[in-house]
Amino acid sequence: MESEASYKKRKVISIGVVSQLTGLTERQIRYYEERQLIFPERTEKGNRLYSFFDVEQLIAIANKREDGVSTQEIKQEFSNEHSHNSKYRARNNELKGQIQAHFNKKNKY
Amino acid sequence: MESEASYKKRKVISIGVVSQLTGLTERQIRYYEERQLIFPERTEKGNRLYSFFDVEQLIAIANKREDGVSTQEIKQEFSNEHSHNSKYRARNNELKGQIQAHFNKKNKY
DNA sequence: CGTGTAAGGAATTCTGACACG
DNA sequence: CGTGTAAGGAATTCTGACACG
Repeated sequence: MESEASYKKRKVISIGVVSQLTGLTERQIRYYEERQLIFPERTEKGNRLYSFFDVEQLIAIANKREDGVSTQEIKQEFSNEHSHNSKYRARNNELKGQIQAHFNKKNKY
Repeated sequence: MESEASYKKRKVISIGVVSQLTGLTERQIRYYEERQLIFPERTEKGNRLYSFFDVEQLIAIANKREDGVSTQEIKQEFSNEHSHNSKYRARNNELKGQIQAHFNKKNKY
């Protein structure tokens, strides 16, 4: 319950591989960093390094972007997830799910 | 019991980072591949990609090399570990531990 | 706002080879 | 055998900017 986390959170993946893994362009990945959705580390020479966790976050971001969610909204959703009050979190997620499902229906058909 | 393995075995780390993680030079890492101790994948353009598992193997290799074990011997130890008969494996490991401890004593003092 | 692209430069990685021992 | 190094080239990554909308 610790060793797995160390693999998941360790920042070791360069942007080219992350691009492959997520299907996002490097431009998009850098932009999401600029918007503070993702926080890579840097090598001594300045190259970005990401974790598997970051890759999963980016995939989640890509899915939300496809659903028309703005980076600003995504950022707020992420900060809500970080509030460690499970009651509020559950309530928020349920509500957001309904709102977003409704929104998607309106826009996809 | 599956998700962790996927992080551990996924080949996503480039040689520069592996060098940092293991303390080995890129030259050494490439040489251990030549000696068939490690098996990175390649990107489309030919860059090597390693997993966390590979990194751990390399650290184990580095430790054995420090103890004077040759790449040839290390390779054989690894293939023994792959024999999935736990009785033989345990016996072999015990024996090798004794032999190697004895060997190290003779050589370090 | 979100993403593409061309620009120029710096750092990364690759291979094959010579060196030493 | 195991590792260092210089060599030349190709691919990677970085930043800042212009473009479109």
